[in-house]
Parts: sequence; structure tokens; C-alpha cells
Amino acid sequence: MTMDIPNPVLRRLPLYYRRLLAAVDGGEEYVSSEDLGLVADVPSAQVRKDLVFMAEKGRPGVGYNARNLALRLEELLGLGRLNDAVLVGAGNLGRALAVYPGFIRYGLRIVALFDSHPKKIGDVIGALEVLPVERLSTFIEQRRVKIGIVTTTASAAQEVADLLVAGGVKAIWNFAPRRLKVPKGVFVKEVDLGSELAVLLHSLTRSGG
Amino acid sequence: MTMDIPNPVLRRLPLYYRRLLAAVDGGEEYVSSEDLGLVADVPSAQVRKDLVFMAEKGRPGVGYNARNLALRLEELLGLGRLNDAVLVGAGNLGRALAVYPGFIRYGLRIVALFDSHPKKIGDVIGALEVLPVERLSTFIEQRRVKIGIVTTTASAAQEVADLLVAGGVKAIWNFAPRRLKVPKGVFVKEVDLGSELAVLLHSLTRSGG
DNA sequence: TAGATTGTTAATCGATTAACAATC
DNA sequence: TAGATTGTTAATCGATTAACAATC
Repeated sequence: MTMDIPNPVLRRLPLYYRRLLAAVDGGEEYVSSEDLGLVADVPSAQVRKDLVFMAEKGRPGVGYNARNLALRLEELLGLGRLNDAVLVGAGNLGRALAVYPGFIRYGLRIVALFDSHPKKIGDVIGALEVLPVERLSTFIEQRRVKIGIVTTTASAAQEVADLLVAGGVKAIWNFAPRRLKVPKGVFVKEVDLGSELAVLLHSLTRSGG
Repeated sequence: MTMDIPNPVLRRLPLYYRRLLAAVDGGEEYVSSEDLGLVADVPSAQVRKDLVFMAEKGRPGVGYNARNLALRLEELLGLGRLNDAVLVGAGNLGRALAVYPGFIRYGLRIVALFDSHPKKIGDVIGALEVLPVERLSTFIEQRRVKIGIVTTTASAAQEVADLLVAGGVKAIWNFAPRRLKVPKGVFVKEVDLGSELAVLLHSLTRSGG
């Protein structure tokens, strides 16, 4: 039923959403595709195409109703209900993500932390205690958790992914520098800081750094 | 002189690089484009196209010399020398990135931390003390720092970016949920966790979550 | 009405994939 | 030689941009 939305579009929608919230806050009733394009660095035509996926129509000569379009986006992006996630790997990055306040706003709630290192078990991070990774599969099965966040070392990542999949997780957000192998039907979103950094550093070598 | 490399290619190169290091470690002398493709989820033809940008040629029937290709990638990605960066915003994410050991490996060294919050000034994170943001511009000017990492709140991000640009920074890695406006000649790499998350959550609503 | 902005079609751009002769 | 894998060309795919009649 839900139309299939291309990834590039999906990634722009939260940017539009933020702009719309600001508009509502600022008392602007309508926002144009031109304005929305500014926050995503795309021309207005791209914005209008992106919004074809939305039920909300714009008004020619006026723009899009900020409040209504924001509500539609909340629906589509699933920001209404909180999606539970577990995080595995209570290192520095894991701790940072565990207490990151932004996630709640985007519909993600981390409900448990796991680590394999005995020294870390029992640590309290934010409101959560670090649990032993042995309890991972049982936990996500019982709580029907569908999202796993991997912030382990590269060497532990695949093993953890297997445990997540075994427990029934359907989407994995992988911050470890290693591609994960998962069965079909499980989605993996890789965030590879090394790849991002490569783009950044290369920009320097070209512009006379 | 350096050929202009498309971003998608640039992002795959670190993945190939990691695979090559593993090969060298494991005593494999040659690696095929097929093998390299596995780590980046692309067919072998894509890998061979990507490697056109490299000086290193493969041997038909054999593959690429792992050690040599790794060296070429180090050159191209600038992993040999360390690129100095400052980080602004000593919140949770900032602290995590400040002590993240992976950066050194990819050629990035964070040489100073800044924050505007008086309570945080003087905190020691890793080996670095948090400095007042008032000293940011002078610092990067004197040290000729070309890279800035922004992990502030959305509301402070643009102001910080302006300071970075004023001090002479040429590349900004932005983790704040707001697009930055910078003059031409300054490169911004946005890492928007909200956008990433949108893709992840949408995968769930489609596959029967 | 006049001015602004939409929704949509057509044109452009760039990246990915397939195929295969050349080469080790 | 036979088998494997390269470098490269051609075909495909998908996303972006431009243009404009329709609409408020």
C-alpha cells in the first residue's frame, strides 16, 4: 500500500520536515517548494517531485500548508509512535548515541544497551544499564524489538549482527567499519565514518589545501 | 592535476582499502575486483571502473597486487599525513568523536576542542582540554587548521561555521541537524542522523514491521 | 485581473551494470 | 594451452533539472 519511496527522497524528507516545523513556530502558514529546496540544496522542481509521495497537495501561487504537510510527513516517517531499538557496543560512540536526545524526536527510542566486556556490564548510561550480550537475543525476542544499532569494533560486528537477526531484528544501523552480511528481509543502513571522511579530505586536496 | 573523482567512488575507496589491508595481513598477494566488490556491495565491473582513477593496474587473470594498490589508495586518500581538525561542541557526540580512535587511521587528527558553555571549558577529554569558543578563530588561523567538525546544537551551528570560515577552514564536517551556509570554496559534508534514520525506519514500514 | 507557484512532462545528467575482446 | 580476470565500450537505470500550461 505504501508507495515505494526512493532513498534520496527519503533522506530529504526530514529536512523539509524541520523547515516546516520552523515555519509553524514562526507563524508562517504556507511554505513554497523554493523555500523547502533551500534546506536540502535542491531546486524547487525537485521538492515538488519529492512531495508527490505525500497525500498533501500544494496550492499554486501560494505554496504548501506548513502544518498539514508536517503532519503528513510525521505519518510517513513514522515519527508519531516511538520505535524501540537496542544498542550493542557501549564504547564511546555507543555511549554518545545512547544519550543522544535527537533520536526521540525522529521516532527512535533506545530501550537497552549491551556489551560483551565484563568491565562495562552494569554501567549506567543515561537511564539504561549495560547488559551482557548473552542476553541480547532473548531480550529482543521478548520485547519484539525490530531495530538494532551496532557500535562495536569491526571484529565483533558480524557476530552481533547474527545475534540481532536471530532475535528477530528487521533493521540494523551499523556504525562499525565492516559491511554486515544479513539474510534477505533484513535491512542494513551503513554509516561509515571512513567513507565520509574520504570525501571530506579529498575536497581539501582539490581546493588547494 | 589530481583527476576529479565522483563522490560515490570516493566513498567506496576506503572499503576497498580495508579489504586490501586484510589481504596483506592474511598473506594474499592478489585480490580480484570480484573480492573487492563484495565489501562495497557492487559488481566487479564497478570496482574495475573505480580503480581507473588509481595509478595501479591490475593483471588480467590474476587480480590487483594488494600491497601496491593499498599504497596507492593511501596516497590518494591522504592517509599518509595527518590532517589537523578542530571540533566545536563538546556535548556527547562531540566527546565521542574526540576520542574515537578510528580517525587517526583515516588521516584525521583532532587537535583542539571548543565549547561556549562555561561549565565545560577546561574539561579534559582524551588528551585535550575544552577551550572557549572565543579563541576558535585565532587558534585555527595560527595553527593553519583546514578542517572543522561541528557537533553543536542546531541553533549554534551556523554561527560556529561562520567562525570556522573566518579562521580559514576549508572543509567542515557537520553533525548538527541544520544545513550550513558557507562561501564558495569551502566544502561542507553533512552527516544528518535524522536523514539516515528516516531511511532505516521506512525500511520497517515496508517489510511488514 | 496580475503575479506567484504548483504539478507534470520532457531533457539532461551521471552512475551502475552487462558484455566481451585482450591479456596474463 | 586453458582458465581466470582485466580494462573498456555499450546498454541500462534512476535521479536531477528545466520548462510551462494550469491554477490559485
